[in-house]
Amino acid sequence: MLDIKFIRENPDLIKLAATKKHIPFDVDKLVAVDQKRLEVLKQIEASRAEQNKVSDGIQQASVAERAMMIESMRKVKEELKKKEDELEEIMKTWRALMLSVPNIPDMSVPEGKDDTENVEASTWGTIPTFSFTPLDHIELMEKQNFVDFERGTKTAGFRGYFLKNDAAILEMAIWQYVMARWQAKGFEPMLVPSLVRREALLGSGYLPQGEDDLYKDGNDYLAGTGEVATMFYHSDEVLSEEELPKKIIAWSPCFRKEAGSHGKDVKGLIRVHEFYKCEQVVLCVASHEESVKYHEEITKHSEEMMEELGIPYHRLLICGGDLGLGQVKKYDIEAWMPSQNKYRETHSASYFHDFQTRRLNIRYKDKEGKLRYVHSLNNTAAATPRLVTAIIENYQQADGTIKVPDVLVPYMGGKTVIGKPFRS
RNA sequence: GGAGGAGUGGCAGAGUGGUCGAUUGCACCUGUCUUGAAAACAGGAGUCUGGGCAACCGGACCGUGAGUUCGAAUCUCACCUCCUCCGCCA
Repeated sequence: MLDIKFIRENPDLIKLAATKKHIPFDVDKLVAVDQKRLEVLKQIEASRAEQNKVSDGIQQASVAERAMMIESMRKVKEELKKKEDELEEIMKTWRALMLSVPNIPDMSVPEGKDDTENVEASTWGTIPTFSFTPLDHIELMEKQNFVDFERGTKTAGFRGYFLKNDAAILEMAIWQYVMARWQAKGFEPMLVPSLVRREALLGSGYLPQGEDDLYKDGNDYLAGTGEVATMFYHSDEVLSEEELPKKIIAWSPCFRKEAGSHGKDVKGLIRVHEFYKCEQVVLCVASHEESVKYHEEITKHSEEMMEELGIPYHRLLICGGDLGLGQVKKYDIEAWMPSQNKYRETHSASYFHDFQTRRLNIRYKDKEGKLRYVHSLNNTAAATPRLVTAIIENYQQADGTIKVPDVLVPYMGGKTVIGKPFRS
């Protein structure tokens, strides 16, 4: 959500933003509705002022005067009621429009209609060459009894899975490693709810758009990311400037219906309905420079993790058409997947300025004592089982076993290799 | 799930139909006093929003939303949350 004053004063910027993001939005309509809203509001407030004035005098009035005053107020009240109903109608439209105003993308965001036009910003690592034909994670993990898709779908339906044996242990090792790593960087570790109210999803901007991708029961929803609960944590609060920036590393199960993705990644662990994720969330003071600084920082944290894990990756600068409604700028990190001979997304780092915190009402008192909305950012730290598949594919060896990345060995009880050899 | 009780400003805590946006205490800010600080005394201070260059003026806000009334923090209803007791449960 943006400031209505800002929208009134800069309708052209909103138009440019909508165009760049390829999001249809009628600013002129919003401005017109807003004008009508203020007009009716003024009439209502004038009536209320009169009502307040007469009500204040009614006690001292004589009996005869009082009857007259009450009678005249009755009329004012009727008028008021009509106007209030009118305003309520206007507000419905106004609120719906306000929730759909796109945030302004940064200058550095490239033009582009969709994900095919994202720009590769950097690459890291050497794409592995194998002296044997590498297997994809599905075949390899099934051979090693690391995964059971058959019983997975029997139990959980399409895209269901069981992770087993050392793959299960590997996943838990990742969590230990990630939480400790980010805690050492000053992030506050949290395990956050996945089960959230509708308001939480509205706050972080996943609703009202995106309803189709969420599992829900009445007002209870399963969040697709820990960001939702983590952002809602401070909703309706006034923070002090000293406690900013606030850095949180939040782990949670994530649920996505993957509506519209039925044809994509129908097999394997790349795209599943239920997975786990550690998310970095940062709240900082209301300054573009600070937002940019922490955006680069949380991106770097994840890239360095990928380097520690030894997984080749590249960083994409996301183009306008692939940006979400509230995002100002976004980087995706994609890990090399040998079996697909291409990179697949493992991280998504974006900043929002005060788009989310306006909805969530998260403010702080600045040095002048003025209340301001904080800025928010987030990035994946690690998401499994997708990250597990990247490790397993990149670290597979000729005999069919999988080498454990050095940094994870301490969390694997010292094990350096997992799986049994099935080839020589 | 059942039975009771409660939600007021940063915190504590008055207020049960009419200058209550809200007594008071603590905390906070500014003066006076002091070499400085503390204490004491005096004063100030909420948020959102519309208008105005401004001083200032109007509206809204006592968990949330409806309602009763000329008038609601105060009465009614629904919902949310918390507390106590019982039941169930990893």
